[in-house]
Amino acid sequence: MEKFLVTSALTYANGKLHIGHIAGSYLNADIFVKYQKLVGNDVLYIGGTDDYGTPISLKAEEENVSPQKIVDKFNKSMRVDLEGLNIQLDNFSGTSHPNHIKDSQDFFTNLYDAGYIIKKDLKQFYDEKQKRFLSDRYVEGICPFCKADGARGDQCDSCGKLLDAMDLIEPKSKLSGEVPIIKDTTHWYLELPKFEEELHEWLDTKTYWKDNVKNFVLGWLNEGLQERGITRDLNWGVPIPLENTEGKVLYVWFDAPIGYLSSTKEWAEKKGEPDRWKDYWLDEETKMIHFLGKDNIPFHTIIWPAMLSKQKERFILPHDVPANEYLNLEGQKMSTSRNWTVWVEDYLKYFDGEYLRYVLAANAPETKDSDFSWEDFKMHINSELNNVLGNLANRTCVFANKYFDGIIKRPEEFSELSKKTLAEVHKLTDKIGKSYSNYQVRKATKQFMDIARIGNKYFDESQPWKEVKTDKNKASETLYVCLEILRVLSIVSSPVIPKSMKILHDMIGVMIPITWDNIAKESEEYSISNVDRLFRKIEEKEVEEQLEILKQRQKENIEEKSMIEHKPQIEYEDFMKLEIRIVKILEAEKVKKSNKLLQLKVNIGGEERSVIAGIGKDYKPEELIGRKVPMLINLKPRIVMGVESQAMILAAEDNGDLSILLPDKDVQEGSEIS
RNA sequence: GGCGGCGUAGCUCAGUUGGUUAGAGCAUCGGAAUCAUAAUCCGAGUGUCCGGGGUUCAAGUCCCUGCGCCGCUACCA
Repeated sequence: MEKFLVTSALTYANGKLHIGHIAGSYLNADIFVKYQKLVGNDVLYIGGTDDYGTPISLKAEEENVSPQKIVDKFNKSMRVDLEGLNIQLDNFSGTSHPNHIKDSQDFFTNLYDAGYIIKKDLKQFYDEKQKRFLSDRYVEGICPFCKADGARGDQCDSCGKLLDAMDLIEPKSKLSGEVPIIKDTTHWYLELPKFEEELHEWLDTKTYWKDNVKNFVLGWLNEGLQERGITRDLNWGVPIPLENTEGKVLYVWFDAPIGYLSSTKEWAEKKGEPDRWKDYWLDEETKMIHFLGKDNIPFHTIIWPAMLSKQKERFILPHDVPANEYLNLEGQKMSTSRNWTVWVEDYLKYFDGEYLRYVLAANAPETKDSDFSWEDFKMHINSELNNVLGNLANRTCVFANKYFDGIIKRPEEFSELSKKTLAEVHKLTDKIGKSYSNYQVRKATKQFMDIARIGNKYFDESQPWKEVKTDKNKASETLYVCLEILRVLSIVSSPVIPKSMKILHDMIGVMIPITWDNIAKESEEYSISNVDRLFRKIEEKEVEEQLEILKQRQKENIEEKSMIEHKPQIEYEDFMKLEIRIVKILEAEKVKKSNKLLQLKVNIGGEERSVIAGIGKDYKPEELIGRKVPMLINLKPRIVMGVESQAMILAAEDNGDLSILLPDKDVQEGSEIS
């Protein structure tokens, strides 16, 4: 018997679950777990929410509630959603649960004692109004080298020099606009470079990892690892277990994976066997498998193993990290901020969770990004689940009821066709098992559907509706074979569509329990009852309805966005300070080493200027030449990528797309805008 | 610009370590069948496998190069 510890990436507790989460790390894990349980292996499936960090703390402030309240709300909503999709974790915890703190602190302490964490004193800007330390990119000021305004704390855009935020002249906080004060602070860093060799050796043993994962990790390693800060000045997080470190917490990515361990411990405690977690985490026979999306790869393949390897207890290291790619929606990248996704909660108001399981399994982003569309959803449900699988079950059962009172016994002998058909089916079941254990959900789904296709073909070729009139035994044999196929299907498909396959199993009245080994055990008798359709069809108007909902949400989003935070009112004199004139674009070419910047030469009524414009994604140089556009021309010149820009083009932004403004009539270059 | 990925039938995609006439599902067309959820089964296809070059007895697959698209990153309106 094999032993598995399976995890789905902890989900950040500042929102609800959407189909991206499901396709990325929950469904594939759940299918794997259900398969392993069928086989009879020892599997523990662990997950939860990632509860700490700035975004949650900010959200809590906005809503004027405690961060814990936010976290609890989303944790609960996720549990409900997971249940609706029949995704069954053995424990779904959250990193704000009490025992997580101790575990995380122990990790820190052990790494600290072993000499892998160093302390660095540094000076950092502090925004007194926001009561927050400002990371470098949240400070701007005047560049100490080129004296340009608007330099960020980490780098000056004008001269391109890397800066120390402390050298900025007239620094300002980007959060409040106030002048920040300088405060001493201390942070702790994980010395990843010390792990490079070990990690390399360890990764060399992972020959069986997916290519996309391995490439990603090797890319990281080859570039050389950097020390990484693992602490923050924040009050919502795991406090650092050192003296006099009030206000310092662990950075979320450090404590998040430890959530797998603390969640396991919580599971053991709930079971009343508090030491059971050791059976998994400390037994090197356990295969720990992390299901996650590709953005999470480095943490689980580099930092997490590094952390695990230096603990007092001899923890197992990840055995495999089958990362999925991304799921797009209707051809566009999913985005929660743009509300371009399907929330599980919403989905469940309209459709059965089984359908989503099936469609996402058939179309899982295993090797590359894949696309979810409602039209495709309908196709998979109607022409596969209904027409192929559902109809096979229905035609078989209805026929058996009609002519045999629902009782079909195993025949003494089988025809050549029957033998061949059953053999073919069993050959496929082996392949399906392989697919499941290799996390190839997509393939497995296709393969079990092929079994149903074999069934339909066999039914047609045997023509039991004719046999029943000439040779009733023959017809009974045909039905028996079809029922065998259905029984096999009810097992091999159950990791993907567990609920329907349980119904099918009950419907054909088999006494043999559902286990993978029992696939080979032919039933002596079938006794059919409660025949009902397994799946319903999706109508075109339902597709349209869903598309309409998406469109509607987009619209709301745009409206929401148009609730712009207005800038303070200004005087007419303020406006008069701006010199905006129509200029004619004489030349345009791409700026080297940039794919977004264009260098323009423009004519302002006789005078020529050179301008850098960041519109290269939306406009080709040639289509700009000759155009007359408005530009702000008394803006202080700036050097961008080594070229001086002596004016600024005016463009409207719509969701990242830029549109330059054009005068309604042809006007003389140099005309002033007022 | 740097790193990574992708480009196969009308659509969505499979194509294992290079090895016969390049596949599946959907859609389309023709036929069979009538047990069944207008479901099923059989048949017909169509492809410069993005272009160009190279390695090889043999390239969709490996190498170089060009084009196009996507992601991260930098530059930013």
